[in-house]
Amino acid sequence: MASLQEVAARARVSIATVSRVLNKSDKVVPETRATVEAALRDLGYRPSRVARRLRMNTGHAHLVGLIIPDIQNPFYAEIARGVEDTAYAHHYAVMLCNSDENPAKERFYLDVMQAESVDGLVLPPFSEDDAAVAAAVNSGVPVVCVDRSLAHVTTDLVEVDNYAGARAAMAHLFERGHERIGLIEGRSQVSTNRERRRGYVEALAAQGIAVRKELMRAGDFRQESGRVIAQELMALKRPPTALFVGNNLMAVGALAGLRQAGRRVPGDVAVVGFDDLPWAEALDPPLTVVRQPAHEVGRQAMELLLKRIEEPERAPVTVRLRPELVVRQST
Amino acid sequence: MASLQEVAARARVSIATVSRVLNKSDKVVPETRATVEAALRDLGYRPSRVARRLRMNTGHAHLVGLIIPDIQNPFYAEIARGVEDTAYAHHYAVMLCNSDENPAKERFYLDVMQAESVDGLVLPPFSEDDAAVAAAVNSGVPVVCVDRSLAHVTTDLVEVDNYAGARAAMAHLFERGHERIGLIEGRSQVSTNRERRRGYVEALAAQGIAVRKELMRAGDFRQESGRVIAQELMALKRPPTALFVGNNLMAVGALAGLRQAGRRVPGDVAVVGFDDLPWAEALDPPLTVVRQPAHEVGRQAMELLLKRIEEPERAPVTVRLRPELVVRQST
DNA sequence: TTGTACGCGTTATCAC
DNA sequence: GTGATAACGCGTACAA
Repeated sequence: MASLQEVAARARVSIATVSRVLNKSDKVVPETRATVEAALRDLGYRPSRVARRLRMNTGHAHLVGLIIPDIQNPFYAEIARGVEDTAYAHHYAVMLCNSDENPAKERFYLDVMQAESVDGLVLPPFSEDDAAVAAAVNSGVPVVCVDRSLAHVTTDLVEVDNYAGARAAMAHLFERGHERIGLIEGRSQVSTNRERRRGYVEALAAQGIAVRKELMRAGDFRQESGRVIAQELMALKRPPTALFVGNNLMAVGALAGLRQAGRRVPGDVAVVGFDDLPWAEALDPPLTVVRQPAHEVGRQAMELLLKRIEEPERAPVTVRLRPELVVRQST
Repeated sequence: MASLQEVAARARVSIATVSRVLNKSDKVVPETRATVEAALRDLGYRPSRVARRLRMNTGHAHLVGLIIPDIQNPFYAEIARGVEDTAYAHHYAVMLCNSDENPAKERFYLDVMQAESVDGLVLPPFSEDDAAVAAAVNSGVPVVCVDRSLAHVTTDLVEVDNYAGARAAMAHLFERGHERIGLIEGRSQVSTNRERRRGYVEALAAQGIAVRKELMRAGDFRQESGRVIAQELMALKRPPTALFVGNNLMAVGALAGLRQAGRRVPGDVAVVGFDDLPWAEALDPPLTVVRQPAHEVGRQAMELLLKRIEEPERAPVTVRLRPELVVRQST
C-alpha cells in the first residue's frame, strides 16, 4: 500500500529518485540508492501496476488477455497452459476469461480487456465473422487468433491443419474397410469446423463414395450433443458403420450414445474423434483421435503476441501446425 | 480510445458534465444530456477502467482474481466456472491464473493481483501455512479460500466435508467386503488431504482393522503419480484388494497402473476416487467416486467475496458443503 | 546527481 | 445546472 511518496519521505529524497532506483536507472549515487532501497524494504513497497499503466504508453502493461470458449474443454485448457507457461516465462500475467461459446460474454470480456488496457489478446473467435473481435483488431489492439480464424480481417494466427487431420481420420477409416461413415460436426460458422467437414466430404469423393446428407449432423461441440446425435444416427434405417466426430467432447458423448443404443465399439461402429484427451487411453474403449498440439498452439500464439507488442507494425503471420492421428482401440 | 476530454470538447461542455451524464447523476438538464450522449456515441467512448481504479477507493474495480492450482484438473475448472458464472451475473470480471501447484507462481500472481488492485481474491492456498496468502489477507485484501483452508489465519472459506467423504468411501468398500485397503494420498501440507487421510485412518480403526504404513502412499495430485503408486502397491507381497485415491487425476492414473499390472477392476482390485469427472461414466470401468459440488463451491465463494467487498469488516464465514458417494462399476 | 512539475483519465469537491 | 480543479500513483522532461 506504500506509495512512492511515502518511500521518498522516509528516505528523505524526491519521488523521482525513488523511481530511478526502481527502474535501475544508473544515475543515482550508491549511497542514496542504499538509503532508498532500505526505505523500500522497510515499507514493503509494491508498485501500482494501475498507475504505471495509466502513465505509460500501451505495450507496457505486462498483461495480456486470453478469451477461450470453454475452460472445461481439455483442448482449450491445454492451449491456456501453453499461453500461460510462455507468458510466465516472460513475466507477463494472463487474464483468462471463459466465453462459454456465447457472443455476448465474449463481447463483455473484450470490452473489459480493452478498458483494462491489456497489451494484447489471444483468442479463438466465436465465428469467422466475429464483429467484436474484428473491431478490436481494427482499433489497434494486438490480437493473435488461435485455433479458429477470422474471414475478413487478417491477424496473426496459429492454427492446425484441420483439413489434413480430417483426411487422415477418413483414410484410416477407409483402411479399416468403412464406407458408410457418419459425421458429427460442430457449429458451422467456425473455421475449424468448415475445414474438417471439407476433409470429410472430399475424402468421400476421392474414394468415389456418395456424400449422404442424412449421415451429416451438426452439434454444438458439447458432450451432450454428441450423445444425442450418435443415437439419432443409430436409429437410421441404414446406420453408419463408423463415426468421425468433430471434437473431443462430442466424441466422448458419442461413445455414451452408442452404448445406450446397444452398439459395440469398434465391433458395430468405429469412432474417430478430433482433439486428444488426457484420459483417452482410459476410456472404454481407448479412443482413436486426431491429436492437435494444443500446448504448442498456445505457446506459439503467445510468442507471436509478444513479437507484435514489441513491433506493432510487423506483417501478420500464420503458423499452421500438423495434427497427428493417434490410433487406439475405437477403430 | 476517446477520453472524457475529447468527448467534452466535442459536446462543448466540461469533463465534469460528461462524467455526470455517464454516472446517471440527474443534475443535468435533458438538453445538454442529449448533446453529451451524442458525442459519446460519435466517438465511441469507452471508460478506462485503469483510470477509474486509480481514482476510486478499493472495492470498485469490478475485478476479482482467481488463482487455481491446475486449470487442467476438471475439479478446479468446474470451480472456476462457478466463480466466473456468478461474477459475470454481477458484471464482475475474473482474472484467472494457474499456479501449477507451484508456490513461486502463486506468489507471482498474488503480487500481480494486488498490484492490479483487484477487489478481492478467490483461491485454494498452496498449503495450510501459505505465508504469501496469509500476508495478502493481513494486508487487508478480501480473500475467500475454496477447497483448502489456512491454518493460522481465518478467512471466508467454502469447503467440502472431506472427512465425511472419506468415511463414505471407506464404508462403501467395507460393505463390499474389503479389509486390505490402500490409500493413494496427495501432498500432506494440504488441508483437504489431511481430512481425507483422517477419514481413511479412523474408518479402519472403527472397523478394528490395523492401519498399515506400507498401504499408504503419497502422490502429488497428478495422474502419473497415481499410476506409479498403484503399480508399487500391486508389487507388494500382499497387495491391497481395494484402493481409495485422494483425487480424480490420480484415480485415472491408478486405473492405468492397475491395467499395466494386469489387475482387473473391480475383479482383482476395487477403486474409489475423490472428485467426480465429466467422463467418469465413459471410463473403463466407470469410476466410483466421492463427488464434490465444485460448481457450487465456486458460486458460493464468489457470493461470499461480493459480500465481503461490500462490507469488509464482516465476520469471516465458513461454508461446508456435503460430498456425495457416486457408485459406479469400479467397486 | 537530484528535485520540480506535468500529465495519464477518472471521480468528487468546490465554486459560480 | 455547470465548470474549474484537486487528487489517485507513477514516469520523465527539464531545471537546478
